[in-house]
Amino acid sequence: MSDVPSNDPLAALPGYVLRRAANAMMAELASRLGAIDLKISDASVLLLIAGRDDMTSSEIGKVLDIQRANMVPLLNRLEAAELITRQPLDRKSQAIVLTPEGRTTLGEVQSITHQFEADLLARIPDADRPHFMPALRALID
Amino acid sequence: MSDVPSNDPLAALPGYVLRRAANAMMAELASRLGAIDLKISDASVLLLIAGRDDMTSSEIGKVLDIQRANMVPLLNRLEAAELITRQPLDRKSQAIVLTPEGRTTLGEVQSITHQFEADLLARIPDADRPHFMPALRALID
DNA sequence: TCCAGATAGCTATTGACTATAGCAAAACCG
DNA sequence: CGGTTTTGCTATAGTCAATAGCTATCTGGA
Repeated sequence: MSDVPSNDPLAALPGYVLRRAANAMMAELASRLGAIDLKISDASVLLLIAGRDDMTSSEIGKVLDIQRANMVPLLNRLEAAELITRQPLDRKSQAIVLTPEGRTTLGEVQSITHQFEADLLARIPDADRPHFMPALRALID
Repeated sequence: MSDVPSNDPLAALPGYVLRRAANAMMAELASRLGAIDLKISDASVLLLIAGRDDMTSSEIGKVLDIQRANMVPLLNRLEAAELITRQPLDRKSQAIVLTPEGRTTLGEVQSITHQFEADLLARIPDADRPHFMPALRALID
C-alpha cells in the first residue's frame, strides 16, 4: 500500500535484498556475541561440538565450510581462551572437546543465539514467517 | 515430514541458514559477473546510476552502504575500465556518469542480473516465493 | 558579509577473513 | 607391502571493509 519510496532501484532485486538482510543480521549477531568476546565462527564451532567429543578439526571445517588451514587459528584462539582442548584420537587425528569453561560459555552462546533467532523471526510478519526457512533452504545446494 | 537428517544442528537456525543462502547466491552472482570482469559492487554502482547523471560518489555510497573511502578504489577501477567518468558539479562535488562504453556494459549487467534474479526465484517453491521479499525486507531497517 | 561547521573526495593504514600452496607424518586399502 | 589419501599445520597472498586524518569547498546563521 503506502510504500515509502526507497529511491533505490536495487531494492527490488531479491539477490540484493538477500545480501542486505544477511549482512544486517550477521552484524547484529556479531555485536551480541561480542559481549562474550566470541566471533560468529567461534560460536558456531561451540554449538556444533556441543555434546560431542569425537569431531576433528577437519570434520568441523567440512560442516561449517571453513577450510582446514583456516581452522587452525580459529581453534588456537578457542584453545587459548581455554574453551576447548585437543585430545588425540590416534597418532594423527585429534578430537576437539569442550573444557568445563567451554561448556559454561556454550550455555551463554546458546542463550544469546536462541534470543537472536527469536528476535529475527519476530521481525518477520506472521504471514511470511512459515515460508522463510523453506525459501532459504531451497537456495542452498 | 521426511526431513533428510542433515547432522548439522545449525541447519535449524534461521540466522545461520540466511547467511549460508546469501553466501551461496552471492558466489553464484560473482561468478556470472566475472564473465564481464565486474565485481558485485561494480555492477551495483552501474545499476544505480543507470539513466542518471547527477549522483555523486558520496550519494552512491550512502545508498549502497559503501563508505566514502572505499568508493575511491571502486570508482577508480570503473574509470580505468572507461565505464564511468567523473564530471564536476561544482569545485568540490562531481557527478559519476556512464560513458557510452559504460552504457553498453550496463546492458550486459542488466541482462546477467535479470537472469540471475529469475533463476534465484525459480529455485524457491511456488508457495514460498511470494513471501520471500517481504520477509527479507522486514529484516532490514 | 563573514565565519563556524558540515561536506566531498581522497590518502594511508589496519584488521578480519579467505584462498592457495606446500609439507611431514600418519592412516587407509587393495 | 606400497601407493594413495587424510590430517594438521605453516606460510603467504589477496580481498574487503573500517578507521583516522587531511585539504579544499560549500553552506547557513548571526
